[in-house]
Amino acid sequence: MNVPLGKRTFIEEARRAQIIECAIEAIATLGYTRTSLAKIAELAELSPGSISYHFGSKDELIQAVVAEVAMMATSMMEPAIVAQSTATDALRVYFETNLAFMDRHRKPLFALVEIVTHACGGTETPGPYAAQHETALRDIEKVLAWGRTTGEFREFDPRSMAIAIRGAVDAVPAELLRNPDLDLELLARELVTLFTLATRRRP
Amino acid sequence: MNVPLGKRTFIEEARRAQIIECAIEAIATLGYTRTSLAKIAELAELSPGSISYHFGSKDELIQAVVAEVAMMATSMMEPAIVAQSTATDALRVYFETNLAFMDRHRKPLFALVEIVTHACGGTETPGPYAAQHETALRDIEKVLAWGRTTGEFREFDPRSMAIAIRGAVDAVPAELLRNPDLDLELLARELVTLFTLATRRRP
Amino acid sequence: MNVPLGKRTFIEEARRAQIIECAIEAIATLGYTRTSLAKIAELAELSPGSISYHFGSKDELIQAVVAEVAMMATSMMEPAIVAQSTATDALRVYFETNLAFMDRHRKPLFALVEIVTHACGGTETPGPYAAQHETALRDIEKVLAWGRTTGEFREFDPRSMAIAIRGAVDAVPAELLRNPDLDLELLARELVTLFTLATRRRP
Amino acid sequence: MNVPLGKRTFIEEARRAQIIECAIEAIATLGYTRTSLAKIAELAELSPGSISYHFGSKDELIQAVVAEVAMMATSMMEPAIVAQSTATDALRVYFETNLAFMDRHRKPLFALVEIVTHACGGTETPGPYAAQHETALRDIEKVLAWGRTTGEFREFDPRSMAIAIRGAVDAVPAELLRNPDLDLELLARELVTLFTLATRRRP
DNA sequence: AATGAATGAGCGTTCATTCAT
DNA sequence: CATGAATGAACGCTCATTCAT
Repeated sequence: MNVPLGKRTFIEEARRAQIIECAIEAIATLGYTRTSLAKIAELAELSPGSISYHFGSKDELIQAVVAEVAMMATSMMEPAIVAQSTATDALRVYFETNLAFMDRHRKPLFALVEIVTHACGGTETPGPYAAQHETALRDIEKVLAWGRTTGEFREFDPRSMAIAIRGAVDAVPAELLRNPDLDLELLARELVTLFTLATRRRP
Repeated sequence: MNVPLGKRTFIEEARRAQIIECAIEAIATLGYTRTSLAKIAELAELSPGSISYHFGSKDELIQAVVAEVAMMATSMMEPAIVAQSTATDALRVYFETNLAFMDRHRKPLFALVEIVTHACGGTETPGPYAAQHETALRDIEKVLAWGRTTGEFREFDPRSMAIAIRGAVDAVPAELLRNPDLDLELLARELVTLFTLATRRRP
Repeated sequence: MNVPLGKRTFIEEARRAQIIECAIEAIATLGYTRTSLAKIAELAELSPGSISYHFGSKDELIQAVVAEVAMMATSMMEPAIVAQSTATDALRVYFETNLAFMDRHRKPLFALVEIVTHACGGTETPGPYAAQHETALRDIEKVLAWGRTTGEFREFDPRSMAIAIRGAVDAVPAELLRNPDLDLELLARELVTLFTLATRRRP
Repeated sequence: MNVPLGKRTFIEEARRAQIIECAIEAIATLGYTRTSLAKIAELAELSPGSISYHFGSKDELIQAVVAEVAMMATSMMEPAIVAQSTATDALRVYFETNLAFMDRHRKPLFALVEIVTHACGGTETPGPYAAQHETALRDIEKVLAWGRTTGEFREFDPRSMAIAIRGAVDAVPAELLRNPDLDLELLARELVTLFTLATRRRP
């Protein structure tokens, strides 16, 4: 229905980027529920119809926001993680880059959290972000498997450990929302110590 | 007139309980956003106005659902936790009872998660459950402090550890939703081991 | 549909009176719009169904309230007015008794005003109290006609004078509502003087 | 883009004017209580949501109706009244212009009366138009005070006289509703005579 | 490329009324 | 006599979406 990806003009891309930015601002500030397309349009000094014009539907806009934030996060984290030479270091950098991203991009973070918690719904519908979460767990499991093969890590159920790791990271935004002065560097150090002790081969 | 007052109250309470049950069913199945009073009424084979009759407002119904589920959880978990004689055991039982509750009461669990994540909104408004979450963290911190005084636990930042513990527990419902066959007993054992290693005084 | 007038039991009458009293209280305090049968029932410590049982419909209850207040007013005013021997005195006593009633029975007064202004509606439906108002005007016109025949009064259009007289009286409740400390005795004296000067044969 | 901004505003203003007109029609015909946004929309051959689109809320629409009618009335009455050189003339023109307005703009008049009587409620809440009514009384009192200083008027309580004058004017719409053929020119002349006699210094 | 007026389904809520008990 | 649970229609309002311009 929309202009195909390859044929977007420069101005078209600029508009999309602007709308996405305003959507992030609105969702992070007002919360997902109180954010309507009209409010985003108002923030972008655009008409409500323009949003539909550029994104076809609300769902597409939300998806674009998620993609944008995910790309921001990935580009900031992935290179640093894969550059590590031990699984222990990779795990350490995983926490460090995750929390560093959260510290530096709070609004995109809050917007993403709002979207992920609200766009999913109920038992019957898996939600569009179940797959993404599964991917995140698998990425962690890869690092854990690596640590097992190198002998850095003790024996444990990788899925359980991955859940705990991802859970710790996912718990941060909510805590950050309640306490904006949270010391994320301290928290990162503590989480690194915690999971290093939890994963390392018994001494 | 001879009918005792409690009998009428019983009928009223039964209806309330039925509506709460249907609300849990609806929210767990459809998600918070897609659950309207009309849908709950339909599920309960009642008219839409009846919900308002029994609960006054949607907020009151939601609050009643939360209270119901919270009571179920508390009554199942608290006695077992406080019965422990060491902090390490208390922490262990914390994980065991939490995950046991999740295993046995999945729909109430999903409903509660849906409500808690949706009733809060945005950066500027704290949401009604921020305080509850803070309480949960403080409860964990109490156990951690106890373990410190007894010398069971190593030195660590209690808030960071509490965030990780709570994060691990909070990660379970989402994982359970994606994978209903998740082995919660295994997960509980692994989390106990994980956090025992992470908290214990270095050997 | 209801029990015929003649066959009301004592208890039935007592209940009706109690409900009417509570309806007056509710309407005078909350205003017509905010008064529901449920609120009246609550005030009367009765169930909402009982109101319908005793009055058949809301309209009937309202009608009963109007009848009650009208009877209170009439019984207080009419004897004094008809006892006068000159039209000028009758007009004087008309003002005096009207305002005295308003002073002593403020809640019934406010309730009546609320009902009359709200139960009537629009151009197409004459409203149930148009006839009553017409009767009130005719009663005033009778006094005016009497004053003309006795030569007390100058020539004027009786309907216009009646409208002004009734208008002055009807303006009092609204003013009383805005200013509860209004000196109604002063007002009565001033209105008597005003309309005595306005009606008397030129000197 | 060449189209001047005023043109769009013109369309918008035209719709607002049309909706206001239909609201007046509906309220005057059906009465305030029986007039819903849906009925107004139906009259304007619009969807129910459009009213909210143009006016945000019912209250705003009602306020716009009041402002519209008040402006019609003020523009018709005020210039003529302030142009008079004696208080007696000002009082005369006050009646004449008021009743002339009522004669020529009956539906707006009825609508305004409906709104003013229904937007207020009960003993405890003053209602948004209590202040307007007080202003109206004060305006009359100014004219009365003027007549006192010039020696045109006798001694009287200005508030009482103002209540009677305003009461006479306010009584007209109700009478007009019951009797559409009422001769308002005659009524105006009679009221002028009446209050001239009632206010003038004793001869 | 953009507008913004218009839509219409759905929301939570109120309330006079009914009726089995 | 009285209850109070239940109803269902109507209310004001929100909002993603459409479309003529």
